[in-house]
Amino acid sequence: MTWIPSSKPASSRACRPEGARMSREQENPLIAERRRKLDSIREERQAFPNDFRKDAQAEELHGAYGDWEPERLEKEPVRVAVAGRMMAKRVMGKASFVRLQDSSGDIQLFLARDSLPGGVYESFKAWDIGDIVGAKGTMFKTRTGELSVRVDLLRLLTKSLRPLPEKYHGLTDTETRYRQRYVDLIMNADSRRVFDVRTRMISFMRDYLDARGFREVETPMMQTLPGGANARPFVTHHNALGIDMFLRVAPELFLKRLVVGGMERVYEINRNFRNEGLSTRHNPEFTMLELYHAYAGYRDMMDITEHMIRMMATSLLGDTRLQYQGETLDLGPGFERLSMEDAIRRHAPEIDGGRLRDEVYLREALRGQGAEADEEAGAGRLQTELFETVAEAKLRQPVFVTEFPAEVSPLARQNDRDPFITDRFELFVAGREIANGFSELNDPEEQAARFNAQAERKSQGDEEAMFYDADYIRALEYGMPPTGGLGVGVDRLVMLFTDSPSIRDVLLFPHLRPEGSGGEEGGPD
RNA sequence: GGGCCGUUAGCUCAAUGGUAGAGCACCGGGCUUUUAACCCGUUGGUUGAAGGUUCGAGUCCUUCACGGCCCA
Repeated sequence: MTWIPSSKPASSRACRPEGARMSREQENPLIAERRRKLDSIREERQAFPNDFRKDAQAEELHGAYGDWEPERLEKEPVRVAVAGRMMAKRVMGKASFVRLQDSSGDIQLFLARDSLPGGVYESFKAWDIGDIVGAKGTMFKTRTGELSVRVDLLRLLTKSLRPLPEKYHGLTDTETRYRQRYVDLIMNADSRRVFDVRTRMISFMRDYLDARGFREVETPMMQTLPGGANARPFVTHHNALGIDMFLRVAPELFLKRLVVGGMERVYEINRNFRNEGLSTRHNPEFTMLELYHAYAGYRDMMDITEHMIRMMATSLLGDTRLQYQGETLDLGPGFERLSMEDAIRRHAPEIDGGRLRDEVYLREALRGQGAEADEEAGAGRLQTELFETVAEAKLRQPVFVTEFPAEVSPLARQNDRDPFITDRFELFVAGREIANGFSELNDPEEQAARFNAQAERKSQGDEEAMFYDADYIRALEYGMPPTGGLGVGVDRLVMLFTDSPSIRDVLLFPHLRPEGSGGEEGGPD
């Protein structure tokens, strides 16, 4: 006897091989359920309407009516139209409460079946957490005193097909928070706060500099010759020109060309790209503020750095003291200024402070600290490595470290009295470099010599060494006024201001390895 | 690149080498002032992937993928 199969597959599993192209999500019963709901909405009306307009934000409503007595709200009815994402839904038979979240905060909706047009309440019961709704009604206070909207018009504006994370614990998985930032932003108020602070910090910097006569400019992100920093560049390709190009590692050399051109105060806030590893402090693309000020020097740059950061803290945090990972940092007056050599002496008393320019001794001292000493490095690089090894992490409160060796500062002006060092500083806070500034080297012949030294290092295999930039030398030959320059690592500053342990917490879309990168095999090579 | 830790239901988490579970969410029912609403009843799993050891693996071993922390 022959078994005649029914037209329906025995189970959904049975048809999986044929359905391999069907997305995994579609097999998720929670999403399938929501798709069915969307289907039935489509049968009745336009499922994704765009004709609802709100006239109030949650936060405004709390600000305007939060302290009104319930009686006053009854006597002077306030009509509002609100819209947002339904984050909680509490159905109690013929009445319900909804927590509606919008970009400003949230507001509670009260729905009574008998106050809504016929059938609306029954439809609402099938809506899901995560759906986007619009509501009109009047303000009132509940029995527990919570400001709410008594709704008499309710519309589903966008159906959400994917279930949100659990309401109490929310989304905590770090990887998902970074990969699906949209979910993180929906679920985590602290994440929203971090990016709000970030936006306000960048606005503050623009306002601060604009008010002081600086002009914001944009210089090339794609360069034929990457320059301005010791870093490996990303390479890309221009098809029409048939040439490789580099994503910039810094805007520095272009901004200084503008100073040559007569722009005495310029700045740029934008991305730099460095082809290096990923860590809690490094993202391949990061945001930098760079500014150049003619007729100023590195001391002026320190003053600006300190003042701008302090004003930013006062304005945005209301205090110059901030908590960072359990540590109190004071951005108040008088950042310490300390030479690199003094920083080493202070934080490594075991090291002979009198021999910090002695190559042989520096190598010995580095080995003593368990650090590698570069074969090619001279005293300047070795001293800097020693500083980074013994002192950097210990610089907790804001401190300007000055007198960087010329060997590690190919674009900075040499000190008038001591040619070993340059008129350069870096600002350290919480053991991290936050800013870097110097009196710019504007002697074209000296700059050409420094580029040659860098090119020599590059030819010896140092991939982070700079290229010789002939056009930049040509620009300097027209004459660049004496100038101070400054770079501020915006992401790291945002980390400090928002108490974020990782740079990924302050980047909306930090770079991670691609999802499922192990799944696809390469070509037949 | 090295070391350590992690990956279980949509989310947050359990499970001596011996039948994969809970809460929330979902689905059905009840409930007109709740707020982690509540009560009753269901449903939901390729335990990151592939091998191996074992009568038996979420658990032990190997490799790989992704992530976290520390180091270079």
